[in-house]
Amino acid sequence: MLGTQNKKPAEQVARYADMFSAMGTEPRLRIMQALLSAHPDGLVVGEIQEALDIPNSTLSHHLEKLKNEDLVRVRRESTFLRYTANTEVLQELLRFLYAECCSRNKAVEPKAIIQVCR
Amino acid sequence: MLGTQNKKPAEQVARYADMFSAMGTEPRLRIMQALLSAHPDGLVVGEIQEALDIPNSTLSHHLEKLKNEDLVRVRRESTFLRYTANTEVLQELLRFLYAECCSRNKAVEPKAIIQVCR
DNA sequence: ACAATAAATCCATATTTCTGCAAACATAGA
DNA sequence: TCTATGTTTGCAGAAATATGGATTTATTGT
Repeated sequence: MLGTQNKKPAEQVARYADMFSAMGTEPRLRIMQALLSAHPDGLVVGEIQEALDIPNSTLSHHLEKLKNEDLVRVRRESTFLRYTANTEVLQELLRFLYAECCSRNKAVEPKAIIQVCR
Repeated sequence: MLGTQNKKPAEQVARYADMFSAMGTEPRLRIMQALLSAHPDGLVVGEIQEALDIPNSTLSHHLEKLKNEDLVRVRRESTFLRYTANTEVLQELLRFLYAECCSRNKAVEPKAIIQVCR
């Protein structure tokens, strides 16, 4: 428990909104997909660029945004920067959405989401 | 099967990105929360406005955006317009996120999301 | 037909976001 | 130290988004 969930619900909602916003763009959502596919190793910027085929500065801006929302982590590997998906935060976000849709209300059936419940 | 999942995966990702974007704002995420809390009845615009306390034109714009992304449904009720959360689409979105995080990769543990798996 | 209420549209403005070129910075190897 | 490579930063223009006051449209009751 360090930095997780020690905020007012009001601020929390704003934070989740920011996360959705960060994933609310095709290039960035694709970046997240790529990082998750390569999890837990993650990918070096060059590899992401190759996968998405966008100019490096544009990619860098997108990565910055994802980093700002804490959706990805970075570490340097000599000349390279290796990005990984921040699964803790993704888990938090998924949990929020699941709670809003399935727990708090009966709006969506849990089994419609999880096929493999065993 | 009518209008659901009959698109290329490339376009699908763009669509999910647009949905995330639509929920990527505090006022709109709150609107969705309110509608889900009132599900399946939904809420009349005036009720939403009362809950969020924002001018009607601003609210109307937000509702339009959510409607454009098919996240909400509207029906007229005499003088009122009643908005409801579109649970089919929310389910689709939740499924997508779950699949990316939990199914396709082992990135996030399913049990971390669903506490009540029985 | 008229008044009253609900909600959307029109319009204008301020702000943010997206994109990418050019330049800077970081690291490693010769 | 010079060079090469990987990545970010600075900047700047274009486009999209957010906001809200004023007006319009829609519906109902009288």
